[in-house]
Amino acid sequence: MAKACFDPLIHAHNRLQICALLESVAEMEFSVVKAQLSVSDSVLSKHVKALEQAGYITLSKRTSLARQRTWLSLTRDGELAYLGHVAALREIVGL
Amino acid sequence: MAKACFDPLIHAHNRLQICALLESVAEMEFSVVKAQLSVSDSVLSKHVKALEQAGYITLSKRTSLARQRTWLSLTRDGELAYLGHVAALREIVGL
DNA sequence: CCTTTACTTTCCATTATGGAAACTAAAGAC
DNA sequence: GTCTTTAGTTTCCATAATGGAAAGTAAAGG
Repeated sequence: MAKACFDPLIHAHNRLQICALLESVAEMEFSVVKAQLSVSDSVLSKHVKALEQAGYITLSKRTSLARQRTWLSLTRDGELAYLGHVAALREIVGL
Repeated sequence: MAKACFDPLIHAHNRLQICALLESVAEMEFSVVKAQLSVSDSVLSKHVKALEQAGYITLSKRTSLARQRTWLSLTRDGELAYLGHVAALREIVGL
């Protein structure tokens, strides 16, 4: 298991959800994540940018169905940080 | 189990720890909580006040060993809110 | 009365977060 | 080519959160 390490960047509600969603899939579309979190474009865009700048996720802009769409996926670092954060949460709340 | 309900007040790192500590004991001294969290008097005092105003904890100022000490304990509401928040976290991170 | 202990409150600065609106780039329509 | 739509991005703005430091308070003891 990842080493427990509380990560403030990941702890924020919206970003915790983003990481949790991405942890279970190879990648997920921006609009799908947005719908899951029920946030506006601008809010999601800003969180995505923050996670990207931390090296936790990568963006892949691809064209599908005549439209450019952005796919998000956790990087290896991002997954480790996320799992480490979850481990830290478990330590705090006791399993 | 408590109904999953994300609670922003409890989510903040320091307050999550305070609730987690109090959840396992009947009460805990202010100075002990402070040492566990490694925060200053003022910071802990402010978080304690916020939790108290939410009705999540109660303070009991008692004199022991010639000194007045403050004991903190979760109220029933506080415990429900805490357990509900932990349940929400589990739903987010997937158990 | 002065000091110490155990917090509380105030003051201050920084960061976080979100909503709304303006802005940009790419793909089709015409 | 130009206009429109889609999919985000960035900017502007206001509010809330959080912490450190320092001043303030209340009670007990010397």
